[in-house]
Amino acid sequence: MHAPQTRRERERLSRRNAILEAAQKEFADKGYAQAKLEDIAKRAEFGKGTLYNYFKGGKQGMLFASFDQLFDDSEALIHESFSNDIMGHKSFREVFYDYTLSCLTFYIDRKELFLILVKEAHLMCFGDDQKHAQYFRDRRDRLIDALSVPVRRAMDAGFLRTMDPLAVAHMILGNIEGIQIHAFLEGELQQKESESFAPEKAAHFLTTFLLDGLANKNHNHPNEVHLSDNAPHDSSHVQSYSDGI
Amino acid sequence: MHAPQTRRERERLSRRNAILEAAQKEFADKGYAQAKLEDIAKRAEFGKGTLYNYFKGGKQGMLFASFDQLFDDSEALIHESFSNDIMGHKSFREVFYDYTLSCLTFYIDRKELFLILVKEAHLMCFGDDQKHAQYFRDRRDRLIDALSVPVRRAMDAGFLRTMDPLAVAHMILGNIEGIQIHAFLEGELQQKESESFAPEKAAHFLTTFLLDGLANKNHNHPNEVHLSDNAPHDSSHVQSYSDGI
DNA sequence: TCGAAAAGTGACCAGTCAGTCACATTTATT
DNA sequence: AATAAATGTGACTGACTGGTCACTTTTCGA
Repeated sequence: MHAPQTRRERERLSRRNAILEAAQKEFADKGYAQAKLEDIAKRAEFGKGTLYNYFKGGKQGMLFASFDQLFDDSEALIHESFSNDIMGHKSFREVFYDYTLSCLTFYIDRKELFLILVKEAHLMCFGDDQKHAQYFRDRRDRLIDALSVPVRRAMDAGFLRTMDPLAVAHMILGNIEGIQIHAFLEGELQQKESESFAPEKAAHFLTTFLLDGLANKNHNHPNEVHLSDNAPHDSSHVQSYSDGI
Repeated sequence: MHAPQTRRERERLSRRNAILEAAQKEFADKGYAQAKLEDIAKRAEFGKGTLYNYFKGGKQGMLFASFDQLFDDSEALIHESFSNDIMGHKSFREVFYDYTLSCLTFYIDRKELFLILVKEAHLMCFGDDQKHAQYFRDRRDRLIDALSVPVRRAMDAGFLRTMDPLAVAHMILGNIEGIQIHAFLEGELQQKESESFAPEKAAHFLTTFLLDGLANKNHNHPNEVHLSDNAPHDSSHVQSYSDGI
């Protein structure tokens, strides 16, 4: 049984969170290497030495606390989105769309955490420190394992093609992240608030793209005509995710 | 008319290239921020101050020379892969597969350049220096513009769904890069030379995934059954790209 | 051969910054 | 109220590194 928190414990946790938030903003703004403890401390309204009271690992401790947070929440989102209850009441296409939308919204709400991950993950995965690389591998594997469960169920039910579920989960996650990165980049460079990113449209585009593919149905045959032939045109139109940008 | 190079010019160029190669290895190994001019100079077998003879921009000049190289070659690869001649003689699916395979092979051959891009691009795109961010945006746009031409042609011919060609080009490039990153990560972490990455399998997987999507053909209907229904199973099997890993 | 130009060198320097810790302040306990 | 424990501080320090430049070496042209 977990003992109730004392006021002191709650205050300590609150101060730790304030420092962590300040760190996340600085990491997201500047990148980890360029972010300075002086700035983080100032932003959190503490002295620089105090940061070590709350994060034994110092700067790096703050970074990995941030990654933990993002990965934990991403895993929870997968479990919630593909719960047995939901999967039993909605089509996989619907559940997939909802998950994609939730995921994009999740990233938008946690833009800073997401940007930290985007900026630092590859640096570390391909870096010299094997402990860090392994950390990302492990956390990534957990996400992919979680997503591969509903993917496998959809394959067993005949909805999805029979492919390696892990590979499919990997492609799904990668595409969601990719489109979110693109959206943030567009937002950064154009700075048009009136044309903000529409996660619904993006989720719709992704669902169609990932489930149905790019090829037109009339052309999914082994004996395909060349582009120079006068093939019949299918004018099926998919609304573009970039319409709202 | 370009004057023939003198021996001195050729030697100067050769030395510049040696320095650039050494820089690329260090950037790929360590990341740009952690790579040191001292190490680059030693690797190229020059004194540190000599580097500025060949790269006025110093460390950063080497980095951007590397990016230019990678982007130039990537653009050339798109133009070659989707030339009018090739497009007139092969199906789009075949051309697409060939391009995907060429691209993967290209990245494997230029692993260091690719890793530099992977490590640094997002840091810079989301960084404070607008000039750098703009550089990547411009180069990325050029790649996407180049690829959107054949994509648009395939749409006009009815092979691909009608979507925003730029968005589609973006997804194609993103997925190729994503799968290559994954392959390098797997290779880094497992270090099994006997199970090296098979670009052919990956290209095949990507072609199927991107053109045909994940959904089984029997399920591409508006009135989809739920997963709990006893839907007929289509046992179509797609060989996984991860089989060779 | 000599002087000028080109090329090369690495010690030096200024600037940077994460982590440390002696000291100070605040809070809790007796 | 006095003492102990908890919390906070920022000057200091050691390590680091890109860029500079006085000096050296090599190459080239007359």
